[in-house]
Amino acid sequence: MFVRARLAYGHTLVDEDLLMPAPRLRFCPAPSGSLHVGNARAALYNWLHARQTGGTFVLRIEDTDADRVSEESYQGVLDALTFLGLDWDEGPGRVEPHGPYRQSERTALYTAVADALLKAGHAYGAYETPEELAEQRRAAQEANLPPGYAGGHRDLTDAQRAAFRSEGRQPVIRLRTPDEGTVAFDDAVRGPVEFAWKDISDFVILRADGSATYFLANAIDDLAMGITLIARGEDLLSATPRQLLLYDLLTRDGLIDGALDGAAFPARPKGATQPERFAHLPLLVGADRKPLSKRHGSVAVDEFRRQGFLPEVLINFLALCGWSYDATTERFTVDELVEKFSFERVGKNPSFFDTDKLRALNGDRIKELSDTELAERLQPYLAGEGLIAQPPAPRHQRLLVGLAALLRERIQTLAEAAPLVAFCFRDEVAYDDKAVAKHLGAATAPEVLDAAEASLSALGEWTGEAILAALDAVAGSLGIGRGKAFQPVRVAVAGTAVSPPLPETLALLDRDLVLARIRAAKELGAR
RNA sequence: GGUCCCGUCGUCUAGUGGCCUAGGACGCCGCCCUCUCAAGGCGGUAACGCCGGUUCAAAUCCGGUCGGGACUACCA
Repeated sequence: MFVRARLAYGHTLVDEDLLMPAPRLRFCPAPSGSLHVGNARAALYNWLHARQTGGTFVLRIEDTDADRVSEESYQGVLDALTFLGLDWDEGPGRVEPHGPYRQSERTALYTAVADALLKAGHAYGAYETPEELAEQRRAAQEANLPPGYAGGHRDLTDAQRAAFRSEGRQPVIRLRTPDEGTVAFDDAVRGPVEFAWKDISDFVILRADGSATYFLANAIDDLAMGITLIARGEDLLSATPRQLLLYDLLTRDGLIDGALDGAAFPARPKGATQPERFAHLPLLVGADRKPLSKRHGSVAVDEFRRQGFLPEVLINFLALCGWSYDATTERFTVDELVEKFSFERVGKNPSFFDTDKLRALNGDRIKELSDTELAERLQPYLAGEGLIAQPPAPRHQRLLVGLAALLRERIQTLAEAAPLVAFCFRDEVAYDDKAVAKHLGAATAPEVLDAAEASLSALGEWTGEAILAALDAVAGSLGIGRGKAFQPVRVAVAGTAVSPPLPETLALLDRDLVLARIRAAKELGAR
């Protein structure tokens, strides 16, 4: 932010070395399904840090694996991020100074880099078939040996290569990894991390069909886009050494810049070096402690949206999945998160995605909304049930605002509103058999309904208070309690034994409608 | 099997040697309130995986052990 501000004013040049450069972070989903809450959390943490530091948040689409990605899920990922309010500075639909930002459009670059790596002797073609590799893995497992690639085709002669080719084999390109020594890096959540090279076997950077793997494409693009801090799931922790090796090889002799230039892609940001900070986030798990997946129920952002969770609540909750601020604070606005978030306070243990807790937070947030805000947020959900049009008719709009006040304490998600108040919008009442039998079939029900009809039709003003007084008078004159008096009326009007508070709800409806339903209920009860 | 990581109430967590007979929140239970359902108020349940060691003092440090997880793909 500092850097930006100074440069924006365009005053005398500041010595850039004296300033912390603004970080560049990225979120790079593979569009092979809807946005998973675990990925959404990774996106959030990156976004929070970018916003906090005045850095740049880059969205890059990792669609190198043509078999698994789809245009539909690409759109879905964008929609989910937008719903959550995680706006990106660079990427699809925004500026693309180091673009394109979809890896499927960057394949020329990956091939160019792989070629250069091959020429420099850092990589080599390996001709084993997937079946042969599987067999080797199996054998290694059996012999209790490490199952990684043993480096069988590391030093093939030209003659051997030609022989494989004449068999019709297409090679994958593997990167040569060091045989000894260690790699170390500093992780903002895990502290210093070290791996031994002997445990890391030569890995594939180009598939037999010529497409780039994650390791290659991801490393190239992080370099090409000048990414400085990488925050992602812990499952990628062990991929880090391989990326570090790639960064090293690619920046060593200006290889990356040469390839960018050769393949006609934009140059790297000025002063870009290579990602230096990492933050590996604990996994999100289900109740069985296994990584969160479909069998745990809802895991996609758009499913939670459909169920009526508020985006700001999802953000709050996701932030809390693995991160805490102090002993007691757990409600945060987005702005507060931007201010308070830090990778240093991200925990190392896996986080259970507790839907009950999410519901509670959502309910709390709903209670804070004003009537009109709540009504507005409810609209799409009621419209989705066919209860109102969108935009709603003025009559429905007023009704909805009135109901919002009654609904507020009764729903934890927006989708829960529709079943509670459907009877206010529908012409036909959907009667619940059990409620009808119990309350309209009660001994006192007929006289209650008669008295209620009479006193409600005689009522001077149609307000909640007046209706309450009228119904109380009915109960009083019949010598019964409120419960016995209110329930038949409730079932008559709502069709069910559960509804928002009766007098207030009736006051929102047309008196004629209420009276008509009471009359209709008398016949129902008589049967 | 190998490499790495983790282990505080049912759950998420606070905790960096004395403030801890372990705090908060969700859940659960009870009571109050009450026209149904809620909401709200009050109260309660419940945890440092285990074993050793260091120390005047350990949830906190060390060792071991037992559990759990990630990775070990021509997925990302």
